Amino acid sequence: MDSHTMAEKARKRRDPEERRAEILAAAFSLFSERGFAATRIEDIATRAGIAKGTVYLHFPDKEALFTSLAAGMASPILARMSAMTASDAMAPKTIIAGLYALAESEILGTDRRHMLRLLISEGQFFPVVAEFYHRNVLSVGLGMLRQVLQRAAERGELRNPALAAMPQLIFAPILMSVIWKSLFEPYEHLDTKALFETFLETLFLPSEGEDS
Amino acid sequence: MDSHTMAEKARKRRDPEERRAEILAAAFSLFSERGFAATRIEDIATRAGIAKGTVYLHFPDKEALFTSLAAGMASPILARMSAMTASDAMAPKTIIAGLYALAESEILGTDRRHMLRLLISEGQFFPVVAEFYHRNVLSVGLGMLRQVLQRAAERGELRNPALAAMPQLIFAPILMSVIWKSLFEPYEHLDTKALFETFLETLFLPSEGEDS
Amino acid sequence: MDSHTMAEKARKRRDPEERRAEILAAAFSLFSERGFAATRIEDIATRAGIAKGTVYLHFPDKEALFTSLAAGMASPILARMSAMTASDAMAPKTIIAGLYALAESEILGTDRRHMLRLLISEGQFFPVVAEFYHRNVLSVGLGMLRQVLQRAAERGELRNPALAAMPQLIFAPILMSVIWKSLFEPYEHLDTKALFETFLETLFLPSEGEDS
Amino acid sequence: MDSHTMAEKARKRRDPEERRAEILAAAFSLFSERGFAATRIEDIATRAGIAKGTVYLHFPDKEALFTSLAAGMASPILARMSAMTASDAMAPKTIIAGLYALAESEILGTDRRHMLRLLISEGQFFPVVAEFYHRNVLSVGLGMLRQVLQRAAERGELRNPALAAMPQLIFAPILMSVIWKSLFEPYEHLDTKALFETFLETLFLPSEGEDS
DNA sequence: TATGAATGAGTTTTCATTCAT
DNA sequence: TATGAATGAAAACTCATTCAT
Repeated sequence: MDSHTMAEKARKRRDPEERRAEILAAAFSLFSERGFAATRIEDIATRAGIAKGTVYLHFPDKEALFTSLAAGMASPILARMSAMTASDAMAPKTIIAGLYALAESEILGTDRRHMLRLLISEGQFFPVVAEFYHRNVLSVGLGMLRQVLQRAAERGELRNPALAAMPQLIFAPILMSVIWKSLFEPYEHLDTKALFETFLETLFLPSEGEDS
Repeated sequence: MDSHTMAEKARKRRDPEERRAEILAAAFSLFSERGFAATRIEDIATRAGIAKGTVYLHFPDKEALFTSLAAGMASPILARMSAMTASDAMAPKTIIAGLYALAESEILGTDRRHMLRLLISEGQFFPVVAEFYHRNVLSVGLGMLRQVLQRAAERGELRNPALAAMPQLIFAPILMSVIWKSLFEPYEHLDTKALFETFLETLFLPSEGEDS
Repeated sequence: MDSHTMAEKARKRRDPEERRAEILAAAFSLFSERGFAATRIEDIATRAGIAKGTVYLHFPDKEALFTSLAAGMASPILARMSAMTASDAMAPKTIIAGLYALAESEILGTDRRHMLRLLISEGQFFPVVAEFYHRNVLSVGLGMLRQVLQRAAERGELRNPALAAMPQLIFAPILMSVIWKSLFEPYEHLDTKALFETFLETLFLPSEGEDS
Repeated sequence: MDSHTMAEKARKRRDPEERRAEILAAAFSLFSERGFAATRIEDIATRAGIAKGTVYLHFPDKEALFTSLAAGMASPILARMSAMTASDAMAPKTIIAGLYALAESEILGTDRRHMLRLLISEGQFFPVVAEFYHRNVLSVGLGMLRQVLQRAAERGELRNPALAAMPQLIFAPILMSVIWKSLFEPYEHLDTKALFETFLETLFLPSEGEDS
């Protein structure tokens, strides 16, 4: 069995899980580039290096491709967030700062930001996806934030303790950045690092020993 | 030409501007409901009470319909914003509060919120629109906000004076609200009034004579 | 307006009813030749001298084409039968003989026999069609036959009076002939005239003054 | 090679003839239910408990499946008919009565009636099948009937001796019944026993010692 | 201007058949 | 032999756009 044979094998008869992942990766990049409606199944197949029909061996239809993608996107981010907020030892401000750093490196700095835009765009027409995200991502994420903000409020670290009741506000600048990057970055650069930093300093009082 | 004939004409040959406006209104409601791709020209025509072909007498193609719509949306909002921030007499906090009130009553509370979502969704694929908005809406709006925030900073009213350099943050909760309403409102209500209030109190120090 | 212009006109913008009829005619000939499944909408369009999409302006889908065709087929035959059996003046044997003559000239001798075969073949998968035929053709036709046979029985003209209770038997040789012509005629000719004549003489006693 | 291995083998490598028969049985039931075009090879394989590709080890293509099936159906029926008409000892009326009883119990009362309908439906598009049936079933069957009817005519038992020249008429009510059962039975029951009985009494004079 | 019938390119989805394992 | 993943030709149906009236 020489390497040629192996390469051949690599093209045919992949492990189903791998194949599925390849298709999802192709779909991801195309949906990101062009949006859901403008992406043809055939393009996805081509980008995945397979034939059109093969896509249908793994996904019943185009919608399933989108919903699988959306669902698959969530867990890694959630896991990170969870890991981050779990430790009571960390100061709330540090946790939120970490969240923004995560958003920058894992979403805004990667193709995943396209996916987030896609969820914003198409979510409304895929109630399954919206509900999934609300239940599995937002509820969980907001719950974690609420705890962190609550702790911060109790420790007197928040400029406005009422923030603990509105954890959605924490997400607002992330969404804003995603949208800005998608639409306006070519015309005007947005310094998200500075944006998050400014926002953080608006939410939290300066730590002791910190210069304002 | 008797009155009957005139009545006929009246139904047929409308004032072109009015016709155009009717078509745009129909397009607006359908794009809002279903998105750009899922809206058929024929549906727009039907809703406008005219024939399919007539749409093409007023707009060269489907894209033009969208871009015209997008451009047309901007001016009224801009005018309001402009009127509001113009007066140096008003306190910055009052101005921003007014902006949020405007967002609530004129965007979130109306079908216009769908259009904003549509701009977020489709804008990327319509660079003309994105550029138009950046030049005519964002630049102007952010410029005005920067001035207001600058003034607030000078008057010592901001919790974090650095905010003046990041006027985009002012928009963030509005975008967040639009997205939330579109996707998650059926699953969990968002109290935007409280959201904006909380955000406002986070940005600004309490006015004198105000209870914290 | 010269004849060229008229010919042009003839190709475009036909009277909708005429167009519909042309499409049905094309569908009829193709379904007859190839069966329902093997006929492509595009072929129907081509044969009707129009574009694929035009078919869909007149019929919502392929099934509707078939059901319309089936429904449309029925009425002329029914009218003929009705006219024939209506007159009490005619002798029952003459009426049935006329029915077979009609079957020969109007069904077996024309393309309509293909349609009858088609109904036999596909009817099961189009319950709408089967029900339509049962209600509007069979019930009516069998009712008429029952009356005629009843009258014949009362007049002592039937070899077996019990026939009046089984009018379906009258149709049996027609169906048999249609099937034979479709499948076996190339291998062995069936003389339907003789077949019907023989059957008729089997059902009825010889008229007076007739040689057996 | 222990018994376990043998059991494995037994499940995998069946006797080819048995395998073939299983596939045909599966094809039969599916063609009957859905028709030729609407039956997928994969469904046949599944119902036969094998993989799709295996079907192709036994039959070159879908058509071959149908023609094999059609050919295979013929012989048992033919054998029965043959056995029945062979005995000169039996009265012609009894023989024909037996034929109808056979048709009722072996065709109309079983799934085979679907197959007969299928032959009627699809036969035209499978000349091989039509020719096979004409040569091996019809010619033979009609020949036998012709003899029986000839004998009946000579014995003066037929109402109309000319029937001997039109043995196809004997089949007519069977075909009629198959078609009725397929299409109209849900809307109106057909009593085939009575139908055949009535037809028989129409063909034959009452036997002596029989009440009319 | 207004109409809406007509067009046909474009897209999704299916399924008979092949072939590497 | 047996498998079932892979293929890609084929077909139904859609809809932006055109154009004769």
